[in-house]
Amino acid sequence: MSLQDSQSQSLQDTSKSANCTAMSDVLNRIGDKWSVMVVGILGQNGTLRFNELKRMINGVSQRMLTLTLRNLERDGLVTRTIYPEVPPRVEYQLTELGKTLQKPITALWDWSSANHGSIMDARSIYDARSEALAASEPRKVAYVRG
Amino acid sequence: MSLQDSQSQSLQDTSKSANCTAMSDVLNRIGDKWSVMVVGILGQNGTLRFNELKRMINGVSQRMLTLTLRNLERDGLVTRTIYPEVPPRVEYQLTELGKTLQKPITALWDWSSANHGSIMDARSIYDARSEALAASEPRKVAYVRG
DNA sequence: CGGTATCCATTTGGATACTG
DNA sequence: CAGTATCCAAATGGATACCG
Repeated sequence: MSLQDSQSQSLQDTSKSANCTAMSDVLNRIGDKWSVMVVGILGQNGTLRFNELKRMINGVSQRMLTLTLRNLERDGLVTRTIYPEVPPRVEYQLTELGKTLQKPITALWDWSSANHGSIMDARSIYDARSEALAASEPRKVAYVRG
Repeated sequence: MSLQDSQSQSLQDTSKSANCTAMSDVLNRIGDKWSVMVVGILGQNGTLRFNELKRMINGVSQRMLTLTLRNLERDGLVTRTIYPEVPPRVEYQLTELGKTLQKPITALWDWSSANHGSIMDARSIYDARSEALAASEPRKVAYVRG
């Protein structure tokens, strides 16, 4: 145990699958981009209505936002409060559990914006190299075939 | 700018979509569970061969591990080293960029294992409540219809 | 406003078989 | 060992229409 004091406790013995299972399970829910977006934005803004969220999350469809919010609510990460008014008003905010997710999500978010450029660059280099290889391939194939 | 000193720089003005795009783009790649697994496990173990990774990542198929590793390599997060031996040996490790991802990934991993139980509990409660509502629904429907 | 319901195209990913 | 290739079922998710 002392060996891992500075390491992630949960990253030990991943082969035992117990932690991998927990991680899988959690990632299946909160690992998709819409969930990350919702938690990130709710964490930043406190309380938001459905259409406010929709406007702030670039490209999300009504269907996906609804599904995402239901799942987050089911997992105890978000509260949904309905105000019986006309027109209806529904407000969403992070639960206490949801707020604890804010920190790791924000870390990931910051990493993303900080390293997006590096990733795009790496992709360009990789793709250029792949194309160069593909361009040299036909000759070999032609030789083999003909 | 001074208002957000202690906040996530990237979480501002999400409605401008620029950061949302970066986040989306990064999450589409590194946000799936296999990528998180690979980065987490490679970060913990340093260097691993293909089948070592496969054994440590519970439930991954050969196909998915291959695809995941190719994408991580393309994004500059993982290096792939081929040793021209028989039988072939291929070793994977994190790049410097990949190592910077380790920290946020580990944070998420730790959060997952720490809160998996709470999430499962929340789901049980939510589902029980949903079933109760579903059970009371038929009467209303019957009344409306008949 | 804040959904639900339905349809349908695309994507995802497991299983299986084959290869250098 | 470390893949690649193919097939196919299931999940994902957008578009659209309708509802309280």
